[in-house]
Amino acid sequence: MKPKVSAKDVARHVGVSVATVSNVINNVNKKVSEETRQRVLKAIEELHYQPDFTARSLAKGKSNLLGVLLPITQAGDDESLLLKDNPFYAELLSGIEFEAGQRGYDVIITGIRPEQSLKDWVRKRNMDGVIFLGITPEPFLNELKALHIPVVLMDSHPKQGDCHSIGHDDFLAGKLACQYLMARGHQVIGFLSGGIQTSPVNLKRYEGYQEALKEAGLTSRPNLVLEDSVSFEGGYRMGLRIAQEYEKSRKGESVTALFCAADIVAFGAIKALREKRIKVPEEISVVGFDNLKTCDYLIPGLTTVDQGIYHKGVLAAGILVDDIEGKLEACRHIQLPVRIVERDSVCPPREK
Amino acid sequence: MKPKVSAKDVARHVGVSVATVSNVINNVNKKVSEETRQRVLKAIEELHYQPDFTARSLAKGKSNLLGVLLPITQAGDDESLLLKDNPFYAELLSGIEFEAGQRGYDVIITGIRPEQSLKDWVRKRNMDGVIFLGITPEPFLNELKALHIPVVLMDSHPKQGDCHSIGHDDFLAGKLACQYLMARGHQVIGFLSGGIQTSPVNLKRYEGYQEALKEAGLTSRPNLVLEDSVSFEGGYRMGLRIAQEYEKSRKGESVTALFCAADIVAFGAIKALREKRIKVPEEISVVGFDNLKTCDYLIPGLTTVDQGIYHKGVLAAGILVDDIEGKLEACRHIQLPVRIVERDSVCPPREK
DNA sequence: ATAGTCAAGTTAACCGGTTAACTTCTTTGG
DNA sequence: CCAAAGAAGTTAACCGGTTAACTTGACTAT
Repeated sequence: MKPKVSAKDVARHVGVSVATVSNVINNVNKKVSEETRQRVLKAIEELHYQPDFTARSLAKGKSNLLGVLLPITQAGDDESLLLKDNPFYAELLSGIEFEAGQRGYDVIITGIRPEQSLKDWVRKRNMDGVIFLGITPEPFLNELKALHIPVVLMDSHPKQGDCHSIGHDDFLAGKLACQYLMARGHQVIGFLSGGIQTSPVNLKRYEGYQEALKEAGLTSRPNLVLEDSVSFEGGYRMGLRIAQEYEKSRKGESVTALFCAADIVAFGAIKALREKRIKVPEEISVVGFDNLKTCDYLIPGLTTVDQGIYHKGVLAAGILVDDIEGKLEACRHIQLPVRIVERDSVCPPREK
Repeated sequence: MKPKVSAKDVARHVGVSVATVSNVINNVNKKVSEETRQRVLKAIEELHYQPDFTARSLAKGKSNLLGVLLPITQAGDDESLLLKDNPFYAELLSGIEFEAGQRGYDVIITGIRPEQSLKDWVRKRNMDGVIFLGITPEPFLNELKALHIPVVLMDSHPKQGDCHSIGHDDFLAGKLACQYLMARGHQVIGFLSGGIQTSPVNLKRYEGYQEALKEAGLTSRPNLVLEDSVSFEGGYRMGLRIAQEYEKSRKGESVTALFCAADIVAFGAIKALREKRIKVPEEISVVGFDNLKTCDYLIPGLTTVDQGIYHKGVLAAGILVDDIEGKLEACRHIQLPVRIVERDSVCPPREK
């Protein structure tokens, strides 16, 4: 077992006190002469000294640790990360990890599990800040606020007073997607999402969709506005219901397009439609939301609303670190731009 | 700012020393009377005391931190986690996180970046153990071995002397997949993978594939054995090459099936084939490897070799923690069973 | 009655850094 | 020429726990 080299060893080697070594490391300029600095740096190099973050963390009250809180799915007793089901979180997490690394922070992850106290989780390791992915249940959020550490909310409650938030103008995005479909001749458009009332993000997209229809003098049909879980399975179930509606509707009245508030929902819906022998996009066009890498895999490729997920993760970590390091005065509420990415899941409607 | 309650506060509140509080927390039975124990526990409850892991970590030399080392992709200067491109890693990570959490450990992630010293990364936080995902470059591995902490290798060099490893019998798995295709009448079968020589896992699958052919009295065709990156794009490129081969071959001689050593490669390949108007599975059947959730999304659903990714992650974390806690005498080398999951990407060959 | 055990704590050193306060020596200003 | 200021370090307390060694009193065995 190689003995770990500590600041004490470096100090002894150079013939100075540990305080001086510490000062060199932390760039306290006014405390150490250039010559001594060089000698210490040389010794650090030679001995392969690496400061211990645990000790530093204890002394400074700063851990250089970013907590990433991931939503979970319950499958029986096991509560596993949604990360495994929705590539969305993987892309986001990758962006966060990248930026955190660049700025000298490490990323520690956990699922948001009902039985677990997030406050305790964060506190026991003195985390410097946390990022919430996905919908953040109020109780968890409040628990964290009591800690008074920087928090970034992603696609959650926009404009939580004392947290940063990153998202998009979901109203506009929903409107955009709907208008995109209408511009191609669609008039009967369904809306598929997770809970509309439980997720502000979905609500906004829904309202945007409604607004677009209204401006075009159209109205949405209640039985084409569906809610289920934000998952492949949820999308599949909603797709089956849309297929039923499609089958029983008369010519010229049937649904010809779907706007899904998440790509993964669109994947499931498309699967269901195809199984019911409804052609996508010839019979029903589909627009998703997220622009996951996976959109390319499908046939047809999924036309969707891009939200630059990876970049969003980078941004989130950046803001969090900025705040931690005191570079931010006020809370930031960022609305990222979105854009439609055209693939092959949309075409003009044809007569039934 | 709420003042953090420490063991000292608890001690004062109960009227004992901090040592006693510590003994209660750590269940040092022989040191504290049942009555005192109860009083301390009560105080802990009342004051909402939460031991500080940073301090504990420093004192014990044990951090309860598991490092997960993720492979990266280089795109220009940015080296982002492969996690964002291949759902495989997300499933694995989810499994790891779950089991780690159950056993009282936290998970900290990083990419394996050439310029970064993994040894330093692990050492500076006193991590208790690490899990390597994907191919592990030797230099990185050796660097870590010098630390003498438990290491689990996933799908990497099988049987690295002093590390645990988890994988499958890839030879058998490759053979199985190939036999599955042959049992359905295929005789000309391609093999698509990442580097065969650079990845022992791919090599084994390749050898299994060869063996199966040989046993059936068939031989593989060199121009149907392709290598590229393990990615959607790599699969796409290989798919295009297969399409070319298909077009120029004569009836009865053309490739009728592909065995892809990773699902994500299969996704890309199918996309390419479809774009070239080659029907899957009618003209070319495809078998993948991994059984990602995403296999369900595609149309046709991908028939593949299941390796229970999530469970593999759970197992990895379990072994790592077992070792950390001294419950393991020797290195474990686990070969998980695999099985074919049938979906819709395979059918008997038809005359061209 | 007396040494030896044991239960139940306490004390204090320690983990590896950070940092406020102090020292010592040199320089500068009036 | 002497006080004040500044440069370059050092000392020691501290962060919040853990743990080996020690204490104290009660109980047991001889």
